[in-house]
Amino acid sequence: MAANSRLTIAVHALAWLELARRRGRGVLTSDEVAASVNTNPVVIRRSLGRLADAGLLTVRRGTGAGWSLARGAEEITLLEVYDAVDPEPVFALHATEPNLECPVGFGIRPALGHVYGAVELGLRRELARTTVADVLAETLRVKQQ
Amino acid sequence: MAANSRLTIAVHALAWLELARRRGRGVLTSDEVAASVNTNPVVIRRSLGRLADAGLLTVRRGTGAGWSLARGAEEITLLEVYDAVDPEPVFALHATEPNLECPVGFGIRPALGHVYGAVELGLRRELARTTVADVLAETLRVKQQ
DNA sequence: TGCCATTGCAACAGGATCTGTTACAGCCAT
DNA sequence: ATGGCTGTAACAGATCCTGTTGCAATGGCA
Repeated sequence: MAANSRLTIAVHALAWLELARRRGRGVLTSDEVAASVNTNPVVIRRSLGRLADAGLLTVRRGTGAGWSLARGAEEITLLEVYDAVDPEPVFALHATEPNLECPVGFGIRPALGHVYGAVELGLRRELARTTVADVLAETLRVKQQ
Repeated sequence: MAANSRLTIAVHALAWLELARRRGRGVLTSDEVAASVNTNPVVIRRSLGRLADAGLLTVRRGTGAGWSLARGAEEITLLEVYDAVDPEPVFALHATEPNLECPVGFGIRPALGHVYGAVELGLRRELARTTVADVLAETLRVKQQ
């Protein structure tokens, strides 16, 4: 399966919001974020809406509205972003229930669930080690090269 | 996106082949494997064909043909199975190229690629720690409860 | 040599998901 | 009240996953 790009879009938007904040613009509209990500504003609203639900962003409606970071970028880990936008498991179990008459069919799902749980835990631990500020720093470092 | 179940199908088939081998049947047909996984034999051939390409299985054609393990189950890690059947990245970058005029749009892809690479590395390390024999042992342990 | 069980593979269908888009309702600073 | 903006439903095109059918190719065996 081709993976989705939701985490990428969300982190991109957060990094852009942080850079704009440092430049004195604490609030950006969906159109402004979409211009950097190069996609439709509705895609941005879909993504940032989940981040706002999770408390990572605050959103203001009406004239002069837009999105702003609810916390410092160095306090937002990619794990929080992941949980906010992409609560899908990495590996799926069987599409249809296996044959429970077979000892393997009977016991394999909890056994694999165990392994997949450990994998997912490692993935979460890795995502928790990086913040939006880290990503922005690395992003700007690339720019200078 | 919903993840695919290719790794699950492949590990299930390998565990079943190992159990059959211990019971004195070193070769199973696609139909026999499909009966345990509860799917179509063609799905099994698609999956096991990749495992044979990777050298994990040997396949015999013609009358009395079928699949057999090319190595002991304790020598086959889930990482090898993963590499054989599911060479997809976990996270995708942008579907369309971001705006390169924006400093974030310009530098974010290598920055995120860095993070995603580390995540993928952790995932591989975790998968390498478990063998098909481990999964079978856990599977049979569940059976006894 | 001919038969037959079995794999290899192409092709297709149904369902799901992802991304992008349009349209419109709801909100709110001025 | 107006205008600018978000929230969200609905839809389309593309892609992928799973399951299925059909048929060619292989090779053991009589």
